Amino acid sequence: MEKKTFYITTPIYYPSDKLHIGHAYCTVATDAIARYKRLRGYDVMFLTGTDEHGQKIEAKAKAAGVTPKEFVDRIVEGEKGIKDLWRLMNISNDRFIRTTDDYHVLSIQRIFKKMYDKGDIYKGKYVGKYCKDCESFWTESQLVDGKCPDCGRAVQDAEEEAYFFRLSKYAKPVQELLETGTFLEPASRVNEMINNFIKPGLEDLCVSRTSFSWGIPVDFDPGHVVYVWVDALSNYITALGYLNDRYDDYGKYWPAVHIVGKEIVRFHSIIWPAMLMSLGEPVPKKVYGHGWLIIDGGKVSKSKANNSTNVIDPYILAEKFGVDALRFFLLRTFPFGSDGAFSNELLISTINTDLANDLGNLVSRTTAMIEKYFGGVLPTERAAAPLDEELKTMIRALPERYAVQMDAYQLHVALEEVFKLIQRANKYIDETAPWVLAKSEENRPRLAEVMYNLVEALRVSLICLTPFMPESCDKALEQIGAQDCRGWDDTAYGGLAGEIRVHKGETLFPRLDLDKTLAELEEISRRGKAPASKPVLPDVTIDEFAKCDMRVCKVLSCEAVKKSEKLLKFQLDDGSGTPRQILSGIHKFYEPDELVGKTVVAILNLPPRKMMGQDSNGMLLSAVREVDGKEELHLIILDDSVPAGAQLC
RNA sequence: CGCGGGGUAGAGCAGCUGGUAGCUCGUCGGGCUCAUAACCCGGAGGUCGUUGGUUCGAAUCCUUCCCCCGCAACCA
Repeated sequence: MEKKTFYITTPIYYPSDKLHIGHAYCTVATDAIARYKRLRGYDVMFLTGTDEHGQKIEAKAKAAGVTPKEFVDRIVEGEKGIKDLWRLMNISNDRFIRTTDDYHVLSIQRIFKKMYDKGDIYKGKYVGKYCKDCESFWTESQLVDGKCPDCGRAVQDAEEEAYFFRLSKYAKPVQELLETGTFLEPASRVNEMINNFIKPGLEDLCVSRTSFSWGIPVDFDPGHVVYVWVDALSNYITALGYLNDRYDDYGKYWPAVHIVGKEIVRFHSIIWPAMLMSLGEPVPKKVYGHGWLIIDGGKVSKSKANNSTNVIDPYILAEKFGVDALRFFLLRTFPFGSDGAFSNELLISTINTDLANDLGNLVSRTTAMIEKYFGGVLPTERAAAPLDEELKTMIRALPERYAVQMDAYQLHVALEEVFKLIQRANKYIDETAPWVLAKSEENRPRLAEVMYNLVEALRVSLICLTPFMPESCDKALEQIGAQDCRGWDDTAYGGLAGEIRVHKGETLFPRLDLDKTLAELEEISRRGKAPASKPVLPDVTIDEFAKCDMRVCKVLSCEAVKKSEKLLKFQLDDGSGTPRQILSGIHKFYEPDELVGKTVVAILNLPPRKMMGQDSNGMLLSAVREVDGKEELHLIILDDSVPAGAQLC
């Protein structure tokens, strides 16, 4: 009989930087689901990959002095790159697609053409406002006070050729799709999509660009490259061989379950189904938008900033705690659909409580007792007692309870179910007091039964945990003599039969000392953090530099702009006698009061620009750097003896 | 009045189709000794953000206000 198929994907990640723990979270979750489905007997296709085109990568490559392809190759394939990370994290993806792969490029061109031929992609005019200095088009609504939102200069009416996708045509079927229950989960995201995007009206989507070249060329119209929507979203079908010869299992696996972060739910639940409708293909089976890991809750205590900073590099975490412990922590601690507060303390305490104290210790005490009382081989003569029933009932119930949650993508609840049994088994040891039974020979059958029940509780639990911690569960199952009894069909109580050989092996999950471990993490991250200075930008001439009119200013007044979390409004004495108003987005770093009277530096001859409806005439200069992924900013403050108006050169 | 989520023991969270407030960690006390100073039992600790209402009865439904977090805008 044909196995049932299951197709699951992660987003394709944008390799403009190293990946962080959030990417690992999404991928690990998807991996656990994929492994679970395999355990259940499905023929699984698990896809992940990278989205490698676009302006940002083009620019980053240029800044680094390499070609875009060289740039992404290094991040994707290079040492400690994305593929390395997934290998380290034990990700079981069946395929890895890069949008620069030739078969994908070919498919995209065909998809684009197909939608064009159907009339769903049409060449239109991007009628808008053009800013010559920024070489950018803007829509009327993007303009700020009628001026270019980037540079504040005047814009002119202009039109540019571009291709558009008739997204508006599919507004209704997409809305119906969203409203029919389970397509988009968790359900709370449905309202968000409909209220924010469908109801205001879907506009046709611009799907080509001429302003940069790092993309897939529109083959029938040189100069245009396919923009991200078509290029990236289609990866889910091109990777199965849709309109290409590289693979041939589109019919077998499509449609997919897409696991995505909540920030890209919109693309996957609106634009992507519309594109598929246009192509005449089935829409995805499901889009699941998981939450984010929140680091430090945005509220870092200043006094402790230096020693409470969390290490979030997945490489460091995996090496320090072990891949399985990290995988487990991510999926056990945070409700999959909503945000969770990540911290190293929480990571360590989860490992200690669940893995070391409960699971690891249960394996340890069980195997130790069987070795001690029976020389490692469990006798087949056993005597059950009423006391066993509660535990046995829980063992029998676990697979079903676990499966219900796994099938609903409630990974953290599924794990909770498993740990209820593990905790019950620990209690069972107390209730039966094997060390008392061991004192008299006549109790041997009873003792053997107790041990058998423990082994079975462990075995069934470990099978359920295998998708989360593949390697550790293998080891543990081997220790309890169940290496050949670990399939889904073996999860019934009593599955382990015949002679049972047990041995106490290495400690699976060592207990961690909280303070010591945190200190070590700090040390590792500090050492690993070579001062990553940015490359020096290309030369400018002294004449070009001289165009920048930078002068010393005194802060006359400073206040927060209401309704803005970042903006401060300054009145400055620039030496001219007329106060100059400048807005600056530094409220995160300074309170208004502490800046009044200070001597600062500003560039004066930037074009005026509106921010939050207020004029800003220039920019305050600051020293900026990145620390642990967070921006640190120091306003340049001079000695107060420097007079206002002094010019920098 | 832009959209959405949330405010429940020291911390992190569940409960929210109304009926004595629960879980994990921490803390205090006890038990056990097979085990990774682990395990088991018990105690202390909350007027469930605020106001008013519906009800025999509300954390749970409606209402007022306050606060937090996302998105959006902005951070030249």
